[in-house]
Amino acid sequence: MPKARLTPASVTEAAAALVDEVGFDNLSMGLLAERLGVKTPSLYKHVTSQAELAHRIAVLAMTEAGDAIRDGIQGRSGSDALAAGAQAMRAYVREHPGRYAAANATRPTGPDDPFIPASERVLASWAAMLSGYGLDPGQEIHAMRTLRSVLHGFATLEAAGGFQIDASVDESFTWLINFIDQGLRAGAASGSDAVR
Amino acid sequence: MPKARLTPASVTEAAAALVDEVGFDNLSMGLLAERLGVKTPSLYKHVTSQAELAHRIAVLAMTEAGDAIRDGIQGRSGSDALAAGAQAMRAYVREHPGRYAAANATRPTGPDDPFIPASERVLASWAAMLSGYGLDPGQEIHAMRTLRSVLHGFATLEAAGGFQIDASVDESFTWLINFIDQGLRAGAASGSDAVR
DNA sequence: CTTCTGAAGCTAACGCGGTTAGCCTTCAGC
DNA sequence: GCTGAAGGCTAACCGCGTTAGCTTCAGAAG
Repeated sequence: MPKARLTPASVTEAAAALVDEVGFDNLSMGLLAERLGVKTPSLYKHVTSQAELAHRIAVLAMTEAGDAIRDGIQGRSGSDALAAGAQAMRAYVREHPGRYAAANATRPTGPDDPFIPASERVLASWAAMLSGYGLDPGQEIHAMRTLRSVLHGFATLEAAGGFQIDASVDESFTWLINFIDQGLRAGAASGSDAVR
Repeated sequence: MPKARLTPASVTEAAAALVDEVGFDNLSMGLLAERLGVKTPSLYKHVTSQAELAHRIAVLAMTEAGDAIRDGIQGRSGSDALAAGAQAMRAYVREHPGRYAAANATRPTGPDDPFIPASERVLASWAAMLSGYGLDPGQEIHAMRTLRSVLHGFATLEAAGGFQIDASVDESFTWLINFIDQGLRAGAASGSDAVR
């Protein structure tokens, strides 16, 4: 093999760093090539298309986010696990808004798409965390969807600059976590009463 | 004035219908022109650019969504208002995913952008609804942000096909509404205890 | 009824960005 | 040293947004 300056992985990593800077929508092959000190067409020796590149960023992001969330939850349970996992996710999105946008923009390309196990790992972490609340089994799926909705919604709204008022966003997020925690504990206590 | 087949408003309306069909990302001037029985450059007699067109769709969407939410909340209070408002918003996003995507993609272009009052109307409706819960004033902003996060998160995840498992999404949404309702009522009862 | 005007359509053409084709250089392994 | 492929480059293609400039026709003005 001749000199291996660039590889698919290194191009993906550079592209991920780039989208975090300039925004996922502003990703362009020309800009990426410039960053890598290379002419645009050369990138096609390592990636087949911009779409594939975006997909690689998405897989990377989902994997990294999954690691962060797992590490946050690891060794904790109940309220602590919820708080640590949620904070880990929010921190990841704040630090890597472009990657997160890439992950949201992508669809699995097929049954053996590595994006699928990567996102399943995230879901598994949340499920493990939720199981600590001892919810009624029939409610777990709803709790999971509600949890995903709040966290995803908060993260995207924050990334989009959706929280204008000058009240502390950090404070709002801890309030949100507390709100969810209390609801989950009440749900666990009252069983399926919570639904009707 | 000569024959007025197309107007800025009619072009915007057609574009809005188009993005709901093909997705906001797939909006193109060529496709829109074809739908309107016109050649692409002719559109520029009515809109200055594709970016401006997207922005017009966003304003339209925010206005329509604001109307739907207000109508849902109107005449109700407490749990009923929350449920009706939330259902109205979800219904709007399901029926108009492209418009909703346009609204999320846009940024105010300046201080007199009509998008600003349109989104403020939405926020005002939610604020009116929340006031029925009699929360501690210091908590209202956090409750508002939490509410926006869940609803926005759920709507976007659903639109993106993020809920894979074959459990009823409708049921999850009513569960979510109930979850929020109970949390808000508990927060009202316990005052600022909920935050710490 | 004719003439004038301008809005709204059209064709031609530009520019940018993604992509492909094909050439050239370089180095790993024989 | 030879060879072959990896990885870079230039040139060129293509689609899409956009602009320039011509044409047409509805309605106002005389």
